[in-house]
Parts: sequence; C-alpha cells; structure tokens
Amino acid sequence: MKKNITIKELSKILEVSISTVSKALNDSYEISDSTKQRIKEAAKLYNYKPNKLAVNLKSGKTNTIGVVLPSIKNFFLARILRGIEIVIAKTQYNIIISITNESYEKEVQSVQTLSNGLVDAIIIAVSEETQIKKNFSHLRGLEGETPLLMVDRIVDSIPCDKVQVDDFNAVFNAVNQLVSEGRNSIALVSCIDNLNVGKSRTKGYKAAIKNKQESIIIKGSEEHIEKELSQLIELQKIDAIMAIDQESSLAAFRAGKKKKVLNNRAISLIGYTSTVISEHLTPQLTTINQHGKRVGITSAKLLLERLDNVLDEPKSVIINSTVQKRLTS
Amino acid sequence: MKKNITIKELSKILEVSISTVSKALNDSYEISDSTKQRIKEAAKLYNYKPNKLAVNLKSGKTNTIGVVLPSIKNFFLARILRGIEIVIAKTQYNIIISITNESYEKEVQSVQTLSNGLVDAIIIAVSEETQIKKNFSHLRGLEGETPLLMVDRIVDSIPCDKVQVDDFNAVFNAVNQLVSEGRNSIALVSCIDNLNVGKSRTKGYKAAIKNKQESIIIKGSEEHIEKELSQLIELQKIDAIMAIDQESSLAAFRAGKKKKVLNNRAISLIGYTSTVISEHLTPQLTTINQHGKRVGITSAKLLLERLDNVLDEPKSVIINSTVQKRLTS
DNA sequence: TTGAAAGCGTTACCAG
DNA sequence: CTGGTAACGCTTTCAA
Repeated sequence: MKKNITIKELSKILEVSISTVSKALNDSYEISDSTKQRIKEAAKLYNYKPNKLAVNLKSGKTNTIGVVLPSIKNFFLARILRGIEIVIAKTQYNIIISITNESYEKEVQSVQTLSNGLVDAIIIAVSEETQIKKNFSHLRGLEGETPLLMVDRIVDSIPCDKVQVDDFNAVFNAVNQLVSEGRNSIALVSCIDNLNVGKSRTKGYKAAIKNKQESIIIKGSEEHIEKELSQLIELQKIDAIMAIDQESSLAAFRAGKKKKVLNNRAISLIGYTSTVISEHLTPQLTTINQHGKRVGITSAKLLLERLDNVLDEPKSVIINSTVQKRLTS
Repeated sequence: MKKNITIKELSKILEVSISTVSKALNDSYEISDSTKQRIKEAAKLYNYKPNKLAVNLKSGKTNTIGVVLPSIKNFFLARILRGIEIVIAKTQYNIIISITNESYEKEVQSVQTLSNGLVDAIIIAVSEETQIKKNFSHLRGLEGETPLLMVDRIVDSIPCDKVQVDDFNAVFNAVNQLVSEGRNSIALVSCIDNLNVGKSRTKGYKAAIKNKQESIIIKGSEEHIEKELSQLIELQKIDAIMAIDQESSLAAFRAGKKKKVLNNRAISLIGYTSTVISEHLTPQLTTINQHGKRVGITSAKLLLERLDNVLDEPKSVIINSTVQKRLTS
C-alpha cells in the first residue's frame, strides 16, 4: 500500500527545506509568492495531505469532539445526536461517535481510545451495564484532562457538566393527567428498570398515585410485559397504562390492541416513542416528548462554552418534557 | 485544565530515563521486576495514560476503522452499522463513526479528517448530495493510501471493495409477485430518486411490468406522494403500490389507510421499512427485507481481509433481499 | 526569503 | 538491566 507523501519527501523533491514547505503550505508571509506557488502545485500533484496525527500532536488540539452513546436504535439518543451535530457543524469542530451497545467494557474502551489525545472533549450517555456495575473510574480518570459532559444518562457522583431530562416530573405529570381523567387503576410498565432514568420515572409514577391508588408495576422484557398486561386487562384490573420506554410502550400497545381496549378508551395508554412510530400506530399513541434535539443542542452549546474556558463550576441543565396528546389518552 | 502526565515527566519524578519508563510500562524483558513495579505504581498513582496520538504516529497504525454514514435515522444504515460492530468488536480494532447527514461538504470533511492518519481504513456509504454532484475526488484521493470499502451507496467508477444489495432484483421480484397475484395497475413511489439505489429499484419495477402494463411513477416528497396517491386511489386508477423507501412507504400507507383500501386488499402495498414499524402498522406492512445486519457483517469481514493483505483485486459482494410477506399484499 | 533545529509523546535500536 | 538517541510528521522560533 502506497503511503501518503510527507513534507519531508516533498522538500527533497523540490530541493527546499522542510520548513519552507510547511510554511508555504500554511500560506506564511515569510515565503515568496513564487515558491509558494511552486510548492502548492507539487503538493497537489503528489496528492499531499497533512498527517492529522502529527498536526494534532504538535498543536495539542484535535478540534474534534467525541460522542459516546449506548445505542442509536434508541430514538431519543439519536435525536440528541442530531441536536449535537446541528450545533457542532457550525464550529471548527468535528464529531466522532462511538457506540457502546450498552456494554461497560465497550464504554471503558471507547472512553480510553478517545480521551488520550484523540478528542478535545467528550459527551457521554453512560451505558446500562455501567449504571448497573456502578463502576465509573474510567470517567473519573478524565477529570481535569478531557472535559466531560454527561447527557441523559447521568452519574450524580461525577462532577462535570450535565444535561438531563426531568424524568420524575414528566411521568408525575402524565400520571396525574390520567388520574384527573378518572383513571384509578394505573399500571406502570418498564423495560429500563436498571437505568437511573427508569428509576426516576417510576418514582414520578409512585408520587402521582400516592394515597390515591395502589401501585401496579411490571418490569422486565417486552414479552413479559405484554403477557402480564394482557392478563390484567382480561381481568379488568387496570384502566390505564403508563409505559416509560419504547419497548414497554409497544408491548403495552400490542396488549391493548389485542384485547381491543384502545380504540374504545377502555384503557388509557401513555408511552415513550418516536414521533414517526406513535403517529403511525392505530390509534395514534399519546407519548411523552423529551425534546431530544433540544437536549442535544443544549449539550453541545454548553460544551463549547466549557471549551472556551468561560465556565468555572460544572453546570447542570434540565430540559422539560411535555405530554404529546394523541388518541390513546 | 490539568494535562495528562507524560512518560518524560514520570521519568523525571522517578529519576530514571525515558526509555526505562517506556519499556517498563510495556513490560519489556529488559527491565528488572523491581523497577517495573516501581514505575507501574507511579504510573497508576499519577494516572498516566499513553498519548494515543503519539503512539499511533510512531507505529503508523491506529487500530481504528472509520465508518462514514449519511444518516442513522435510516433504519437500514443503522442495521449495517450494527453488523459492522458485531464483527469488529471481536478484533483489536475500534470503530469511529461520522455522520454526513446526506451532505457532500460534510462527507468530504469527514473523509479528510479520518483518512490522514486517524484510521486504518474507511467504510463509507456516500451521501445523497455526493451522488447528485457526482464529485468523488475526495474518495479517489484515498486510493492506495487508506483502504476504502463502499457499502450500499456505491460509486461504480471508484475501484475498491464493495458490498451492495440487489436492488434491481429485489423490486423486480416484488413487483412480479404483485403481477402474478393479478394486480395490473401498479404504481411506484419514491423519495429517493436521487440515489443510485433508487434508480436501480425503479428499473427493477419497469422491467417487471414491461409489456404488461403502463408505468405509473410518483417521485418527490412524502407529502406529495401521499396526495397524489390519494387521488389515484380515489379515481381507482391503481390496484397496487410498490414503495421503494421508508418515507414513501409510510406515505403510501397513510394514503391507503385513509382511503380504506388496505384492510380489504383493494390495494396491495409492498414497501421498505424497519421490522418494528412494519409489524406495528395496522394492517402489518409487507416489506422488502435488505438484511442490513448481514450487509454490515459482510462488509466488516471483507475489510478485515483487505487489512490482512490477503486480497489483491477489489472485491464486490451482493447481498440478496427478500420479500417479507405480511398483510398488505 | 529561506533553512536549521527543537519539540509534541512515543518506541526502538544500540551502547554501556 | 539501564540510558542515550533517533525517528514518526509536523510547526515554529531563531538565525542566516
């Protein structure tokens, strides 16, 4: 495999010094127009491209931001990414993304790979496994070296910039809405009980029904939830469902659909899904909108401020969710 | 901001030479166990982490593979990415992803950023804008430098490894199926007429109905397609629809649903969508399955062979699509 | 206007 | 077993 041509080789060919070539290519005022031209032509001819590694090593800056995400199947994380890109695209920075697939090991590896010189800063949503293991030393190691911003999947104990969603309130409000509409036997279903965001949402549910009704909570796999829910519906034990993630939302939807309790509103259902999916379900699903794009935009802007050194203390931002009423509630 | 500690600083603190530190940390046989231990402890204490930039520059290898994708909203590309990850995760390589959002400029920038030292090889699906502009010099520049593999969105004129989908045949077969079921006025709808894959699929449609029926082709935005289709259905001008991408598939679905011609099979519809979406539509949508994960797996394996230098000539692989029959056909 | 040399943080060869 | 030195490809200061 042919290697890229270097400044050194170019300088040999042109019979000038290395520094002259470097300066010419960087349009330095020190170099005469004629040599500049000569060198630039040769550079084009030989398809010279500066070695980024060397440039970055020399300058101590990479102008790239690393984004570490657990998954891109997750529509909310995908929206966050989109928001980040929108902001970063307008700056001199580039983005490189690393997907951990909810694995602790991959997350450690990703952070290591990125943090030691490859990027100027990292935006991370920690993986499920990391939240279970509660081992955050790979993130602690970054302190004071690579600026870190946590988004959505936060670790409280690490001091860094954070952008979160008001999970507790979002579900609290949604469930309250169900209550005020006369629902008095509301089940909560969750496939994300391992995640802090899942726990917060569950707390919001509990707070909303406190002293009013018994809590009915189903956690586990999509299949498990669908089955349990079908039974509860069959036995008329519930009149509403709060689903706190995409998988459980779709499981609940399927159960409700099969039992024919959605169209006639025998059961109210509020869930979390992408707009595309919720609008194409029949009936259209009422969801909690987390405004992922805005979360991403906010994160990127905050990180840019951090990189500009205008910030001192770590900053924490919370983005409000809203209920997007459709036809299942 | 505190900088990472370097070998040099460590050597000063420990009062040994730079090379001793380097060797000790790399477990060289040349260093005594006692000094090794002393140095490693200090390294841990000071949270030493090797500067990847320097290591890579020195070794001329990065052990990372760049994946340049136009979008991750596209479920097929997301599946490809998943496939790539599955294979690469088992190797010493890392993946970094760059999203171009279908923009030519961003693609050029991404390829530039990655190709000059940051990655050992690149997997790319070119952006829509690039296919329209037909300017591929940023990819040509890579020849012989950074191994390049094109996936799905191929540029024929660039010699490199390629993994494609049999777009022509996929649609040809699907439309033939519709014909054999007695549909004799089949419309094709497309939001991706700018893409080569879109053009191939359209050709497949034309070939299938040739000498049998007139072609009815609607291209454009999702909204446009939905409106036009609604009219054609209203006027009973068509009895089947072949939609060749997710957007047009959903537009067609909405039109068919509104006109109540889906449940009773007055209109047959075959489209392209993710499994999750197609299975949650009512009625469930018959789709063409492109086996994205397999495409990704195949791509990654091929690239690994290329990196192992066991290949000489560029290799081209085609993955067959299959019709996943559900309830709209 | 040009060039020599130091240095970014590593690794590796060769001497001692 | 340890240390000096060159080199990876580049930028930049200083001298010529």
